[in-house]
Amino acid sequence: MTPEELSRTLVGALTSLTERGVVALDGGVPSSVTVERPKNKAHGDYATNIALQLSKQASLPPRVLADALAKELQHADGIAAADVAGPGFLNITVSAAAQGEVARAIVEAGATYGTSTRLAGNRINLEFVSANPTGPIHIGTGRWAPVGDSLARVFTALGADVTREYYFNDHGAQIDRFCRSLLAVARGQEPPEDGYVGNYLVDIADQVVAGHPGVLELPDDEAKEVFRHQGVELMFADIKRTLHDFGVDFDVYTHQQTLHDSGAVERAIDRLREMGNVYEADGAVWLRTQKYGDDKDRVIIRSTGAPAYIAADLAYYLDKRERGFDLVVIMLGADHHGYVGRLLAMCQAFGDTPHENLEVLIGQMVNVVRDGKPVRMAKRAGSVVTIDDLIEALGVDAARYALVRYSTDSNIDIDLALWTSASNDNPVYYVQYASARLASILRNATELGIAWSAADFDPSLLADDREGDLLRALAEFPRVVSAVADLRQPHRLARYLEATASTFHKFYDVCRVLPLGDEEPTDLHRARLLLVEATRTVFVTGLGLLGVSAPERM
RNA sequence: GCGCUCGUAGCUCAGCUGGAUAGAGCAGUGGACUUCUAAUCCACCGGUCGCAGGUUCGAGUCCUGCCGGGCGCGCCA
Repeated sequence: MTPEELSRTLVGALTSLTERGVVALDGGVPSSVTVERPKNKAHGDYATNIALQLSKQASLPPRVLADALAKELQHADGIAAADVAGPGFLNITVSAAAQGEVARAIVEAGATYGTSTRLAGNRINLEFVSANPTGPIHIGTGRWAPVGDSLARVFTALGADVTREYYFNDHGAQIDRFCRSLLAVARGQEPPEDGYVGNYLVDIADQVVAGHPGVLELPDDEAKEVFRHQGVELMFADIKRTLHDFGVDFDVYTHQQTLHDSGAVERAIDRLREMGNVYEADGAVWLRTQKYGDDKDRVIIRSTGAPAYIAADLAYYLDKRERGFDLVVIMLGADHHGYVGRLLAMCQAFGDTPHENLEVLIGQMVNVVRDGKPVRMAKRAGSVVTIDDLIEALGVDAARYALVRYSTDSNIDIDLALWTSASNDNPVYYVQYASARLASILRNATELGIAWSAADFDPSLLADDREGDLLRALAEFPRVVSAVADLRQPHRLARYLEATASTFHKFYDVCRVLPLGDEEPTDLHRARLLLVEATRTVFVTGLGLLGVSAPERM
């Protein structure tokens, strides 16, 4: 019995009560009933507060309504007990046989367990990372790489049509500084005051010079152009390589420059003008964003005639919508949260609906700490803590996990000493260890020549508390995947896997799966093997959605 | 000054969008390996959920005001 099935059972019970006239509901019978897992074991396997919620509609005290439901449930399949408690909670105990069916369902579903089609037909564009090609990706920007990628995996698992997109900012003053810095490094000169610093510049500069002998003899302007084209390209290739090593690959890279070159910017402004949301003042062109909740209106074309940064964003958003995306999601760092208001206002200025067509997610900052002292992270400070550093120190799995395990609402401190030296404390190992243990049991069972199958599985044999706990944990998986998608919070999946790993380790401690010594395999051994297979399935799928491997051995 | 955001155990963090006696890991103390991976398990210790009001059957969760940390507030990108 899954929570969904239990919800349907409860709806059935309510329907039956209303049809027989025992209960009259003003608003009709709800289409689903929320079922939760009580924190306290004394409150049953599952609990619902539906009687408290429907009390007014039914014009009955909560406990009376709950009592009627409890009586109704006594005849329902798979229900071992239903008790009214407290102000009107209904605590439900599921029979072992019904609970055990979860294992069979999971094994039969295999890799599709936890997936669904509830987002089928949705076209979603996820833009994340989008670091400027002026240096390696640092950890703060990189936070969204595993998080955004996990979100993409989860949306895809729920049937959505997902595009991962990277916005390549190759058009502004920062690029200009980057080029001048490269040129200076190539010539062995001091970098410009406002330039970038770091060894990576030397590598890039060397490569540009190697590819273009004589470039250093060119006049400044021409040399700078060579460095612009080649340097940016090399830097960008390096960023792509880093992300690829990190298990994050994008479907579309959009270059800001092309939005300007193709006339997309003018078209977007024209469209906004038609909507009556553009005006001119002080020699500049403005967008009416204040009308849509922004602090003030924004300049889109400066009085010099040069487009402001937001101009490209207008074109970019329109471009995404014209490419057919229903939902455009942009993931930014907290240092850009001031930008959210104008983006949502822009969305509305186009006649779209904020939060429905455009969503802006803000990830709080990542601080890197070494020996209790903060490590400077700004690219131009020369002391860069990059995603490459993190991967080198922790490996891809742990590095991804370290960034995806925390809510993006919180700023996090990553203590390098801790994460590098005491990596055994990393929760990812706890989860992966469970996964490896599961694989090991299945491997040993096969070596022992034990056969088990979903077809001859007796679910009622899984009657131990630890087995019930594990089954209920596994039954939660689809709800967790759904919640990750709805709330855009992959960290929930990581936490779920940690809790489920704990539940499994406890089961393993108490419930022997394989026969001991010369013992003949029994139906209980085979039933537990099916449970182990079901558990392994959840870990493989769950870790896969996080982009973390589920090792067979450790 | 204005805006966004966070504040939960000594430390790092969860808390399923309002449910029952607030949970994990680490740290600390004490236990469990001749048998499926001890990277594990068990027990104990640890809390005025920043503070004060409000909303209601019920608030860590929602509202208001303070306090404290982070980040923003350009015809920069």
